[in-house]
Amino acid sequence: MTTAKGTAAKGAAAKGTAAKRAAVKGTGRVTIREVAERAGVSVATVSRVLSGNYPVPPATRTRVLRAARALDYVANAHARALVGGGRNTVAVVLRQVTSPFYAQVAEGVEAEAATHGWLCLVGTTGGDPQREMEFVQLMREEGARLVILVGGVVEDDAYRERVARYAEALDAAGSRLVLCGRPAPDPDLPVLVVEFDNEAGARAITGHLLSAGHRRIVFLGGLPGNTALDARVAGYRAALAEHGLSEDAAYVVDCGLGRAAGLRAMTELLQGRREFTAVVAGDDMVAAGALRAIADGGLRVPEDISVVGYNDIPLAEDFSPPLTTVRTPAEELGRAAVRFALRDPEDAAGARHLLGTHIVVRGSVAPVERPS
Amino acid sequence: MTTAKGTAAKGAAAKGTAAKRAAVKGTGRVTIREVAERAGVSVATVSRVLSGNYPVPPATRTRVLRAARALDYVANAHARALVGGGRNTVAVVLRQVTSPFYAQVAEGVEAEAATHGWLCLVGTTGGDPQREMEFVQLMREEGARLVILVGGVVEDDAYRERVARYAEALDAAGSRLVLCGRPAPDPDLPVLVVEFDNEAGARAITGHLLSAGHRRIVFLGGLPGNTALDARVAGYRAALAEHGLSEDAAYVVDCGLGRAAGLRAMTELLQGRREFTAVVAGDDMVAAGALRAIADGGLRVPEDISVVGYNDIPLAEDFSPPLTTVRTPAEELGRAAVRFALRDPEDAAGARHLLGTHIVVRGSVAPVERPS
DNA sequence: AGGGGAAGTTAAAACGTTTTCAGAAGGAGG
DNA sequence: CCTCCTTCTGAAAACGTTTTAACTTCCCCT
Repeated sequence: MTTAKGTAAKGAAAKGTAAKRAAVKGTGRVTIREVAERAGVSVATVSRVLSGNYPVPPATRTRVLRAARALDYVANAHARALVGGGRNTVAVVLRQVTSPFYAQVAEGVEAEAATHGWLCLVGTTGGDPQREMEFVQLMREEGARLVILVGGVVEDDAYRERVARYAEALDAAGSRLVLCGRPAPDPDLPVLVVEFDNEAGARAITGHLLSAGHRRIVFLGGLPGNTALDARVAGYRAALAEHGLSEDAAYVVDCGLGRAAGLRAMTELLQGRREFTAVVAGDDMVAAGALRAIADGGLRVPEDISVVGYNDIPLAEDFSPPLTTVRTPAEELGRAAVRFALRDPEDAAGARHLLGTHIVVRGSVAPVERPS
Repeated sequence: MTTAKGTAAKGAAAKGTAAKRAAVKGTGRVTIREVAERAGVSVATVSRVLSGNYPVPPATRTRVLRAARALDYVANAHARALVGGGRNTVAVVLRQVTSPFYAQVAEGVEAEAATHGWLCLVGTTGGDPQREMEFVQLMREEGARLVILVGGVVEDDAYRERVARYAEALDAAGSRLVLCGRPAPDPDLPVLVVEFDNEAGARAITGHLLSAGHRRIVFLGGLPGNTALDARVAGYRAALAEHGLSEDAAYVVDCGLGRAAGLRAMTELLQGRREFTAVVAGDDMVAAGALRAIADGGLRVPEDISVVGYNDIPLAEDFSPPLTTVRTPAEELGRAAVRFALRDPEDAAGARHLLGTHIVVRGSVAPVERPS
């Protein structure tokens, strides 16, 4: 790593920036007072012009605006929020921004918030409940009006208690809690749930395999206790049942999510004695791992094994072969979370919105010649 | 909410006002006043205990803490920031969070900020200068101490003027501007630049191809005016020159970045008459598009054409074949941006830090039997 | 000519903290 | 016993806005 100092040799590098700061005042920040003084009016008038929620005659108006422009006045958001009883802020809490799916949700939240002129704060937890709690606390101090918790989670007692505490605390402060893709521990809690219809999606994609003649289908990526995955597993089972398959036709590998998990689980599966012709992956990253394991095992997709994923991440069409998967419009999930929460403040207690998904057919599924 | 009567033996007058206020406007938010009242002390004492920057005897201390706990008191961040002259905040501005590379940078910034106890705000622009300006303005109002602009950009006059304005405005307010992966328009400006050594990285990966015997190498994904890409092109040319190739051995396709651009440009290239055995892609997404185009064209990688990428995005090892690329530790870039900016406040004007990169060899490069 | 609005403006009171300044209580030293 | 620290605590003054209530003008109407 090189540290290359700029051409400080030019001498007038600082260009009097520091001096200017010292000259104006101690802090260097222009306040509404100075604008008022320069415009020859009171601070109240300046405030009215700038906040724009009170009529001011054009003459004074332009005078104030000119002064503000000349001084490069910038309002202090904290002072504003203090007197205004808070500022319009929405906070999103994610496990990590680097996950393509979560990132899209965050982008949706941010975009929707922006259209309403709200500020959007993003926090990551890395899956650590401790950090989640700290961030929620921070958002309480910040006065966020909307806190959105994103992402599936194992629903244990600690989780239930935690979310109940958030919900009550935020509700008491007049804020709202939205759970995106995770369950409400108690239907009476003042939270809003927005999530995809995981069961329907999994049923549809499993049905797609069944229609192609597959009868021995493995679900790879179960995670007992995680409601999103549990719902997908339920959908998978439901599809099998619909096609008249018996209960023990279902085979669920609880390897959890992530590329590494999929790779490992698929490798083991290939070495085992269980026969199968198709795989439903818990999500696209699991599918990515599975594809690699299959290729490493010397088999071909879809000729030997068909594979489908879940979520349709941006690179799914670049997998080899391009992945047939379930498209979950993640950005729309984020937008919807904000929209629902803002639309109907009284909608809070126990409301639940399910968003639809659809199948994207690419090249990772082939028909079976002789259905067994 | 319960109003604790009689707990405060003294100061009946003060208690009356506070109680009245609490009773009148039951907004739901507990203030420091109510904590003071319940603990039987003044607000000053409560503040001292809670902010922790003044010694308070244990007895009073626990009494205050107990009261705060009992009322579930949460400090108002805005009031705090107002009197404290701002709050420790760092703002990151990205083109989009859904880009894996940018997302990693953001994660690095967030992580590093968190270790210092700073709040991290993320804004996206979608590449629109207008939105960039709006967000920077918002951060000025917010009083962010550190604004980090991330991502390559075409350096035109509008860009230069914009950044100069940001730099001066932020400097005047005592804040700092960091440019991550984009150039400083003027070495005298009070900005800090942190970026990867793109030229060295491109030189190294091109050298890797040259060592494998390739002599006809195309650079796919130039974007004239974008300093990051320009530097990579320069590195590519430098490597060719180092290996004794003439100037016109270089062939740069200025198709810009993104998977779609790579797909289109590569398709055209395959239909053209230019001969080549290897491709250096401007980044991994371009490489993804190129791989697809090559596969669609009925050719194989790396047997027929070798391909290398840039950035090593998480899914690069799942490309078909796994992509040989340049690893740019994006998260480290984000961390470094914060670290450098916080470490030495006087380091500002014109300082520039270059971060190193290294090659990751996978399966997309094969040796050439008969170097032409 | 005097009263009543309307229109335009301002002084001052919030908002919830931190911090300064000063007072009170309690010992120690003379 | 008085004085002088020390230690603890509280009243009040910031911080930079918005908003309320009041105060001018000025004009119109009777």
